Amino acid sequence: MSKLLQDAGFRVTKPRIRLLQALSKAGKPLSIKEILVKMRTKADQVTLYRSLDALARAGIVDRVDQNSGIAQYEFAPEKPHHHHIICTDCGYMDDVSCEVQQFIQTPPKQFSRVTSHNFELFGQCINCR
Amino acid sequence: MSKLLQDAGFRVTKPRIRLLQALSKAGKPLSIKEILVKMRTKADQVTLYRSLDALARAGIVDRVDQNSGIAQYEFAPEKPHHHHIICTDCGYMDDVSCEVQQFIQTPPKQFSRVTSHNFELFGQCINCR
DNA sequence: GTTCTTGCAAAGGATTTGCAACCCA
DNA sequence: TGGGTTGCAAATCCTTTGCAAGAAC
Repeated sequence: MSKLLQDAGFRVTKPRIRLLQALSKAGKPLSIKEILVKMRTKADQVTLYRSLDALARAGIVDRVDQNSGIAQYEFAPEKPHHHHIICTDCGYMDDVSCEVQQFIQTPPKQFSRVTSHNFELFGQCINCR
Repeated sequence: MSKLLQDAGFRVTKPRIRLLQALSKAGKPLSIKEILVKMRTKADQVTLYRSLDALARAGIVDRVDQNSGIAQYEFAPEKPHHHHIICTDCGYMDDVSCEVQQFIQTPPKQFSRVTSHNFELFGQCINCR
């Protein structure tokens, strides 16, 4: 974790180490509230917001938005780019590979390039059907 | 507009008529604030929130979320299901056909069915490059 | 010693809830 | 008339900003 921060030009601080550890251990996207709970030591929410914002810019965490109005963050280094499918009943979440590139060979007219994308699936898991 | 509301079991009220007219005329997703401006008569924001929620459930409007923390709504009846590409510089928006179904032949393991999805592209339009 | 970070307080902005008045069917 | 709707006020929730104290390098 320290090297990750140093290489990105960040200072190595306890809140950030614990933040990354919590995210890494979770292995799935977490909200700020969830991260706070998972971090052993209490940290200020504001610090989390600022750290996550910086880490997201640096590509160390991925920001995931599930149209819930609550941002979630996922530890990026351990997994290749991917998306998620979420059970609308129980919230169970699975990873889904990204096949978006396959059908965006050329940018839509009026656009010179596609820089990023959202893609999330929603459904019912086998336990909730 | 009236028939649309009636068929869905809603009462025909002025705020809802104006809301739908504004959305229809716009032809693209609008935020609550934008809708308020486009409606001739001033309406209460709360009424909009409630109406849009009901209309979205009924499928008369589509809710679009662009990870901005601000919900947008689009008049559904005039366009088939589609997605959007948004210029990250100027906000210009284009429609994109939905080809998601093509690569979700079978639901991911652990899931019995896929009920909905998000898909938004971000990029740079030809005027902003 | 600088400069980046943190934490606390407070502000900001979107959305929701409560409730009485209103009006469509 | 009765129940869905509206509008106003206030509350809630997530996120951002300001600023002084604290900690890395």
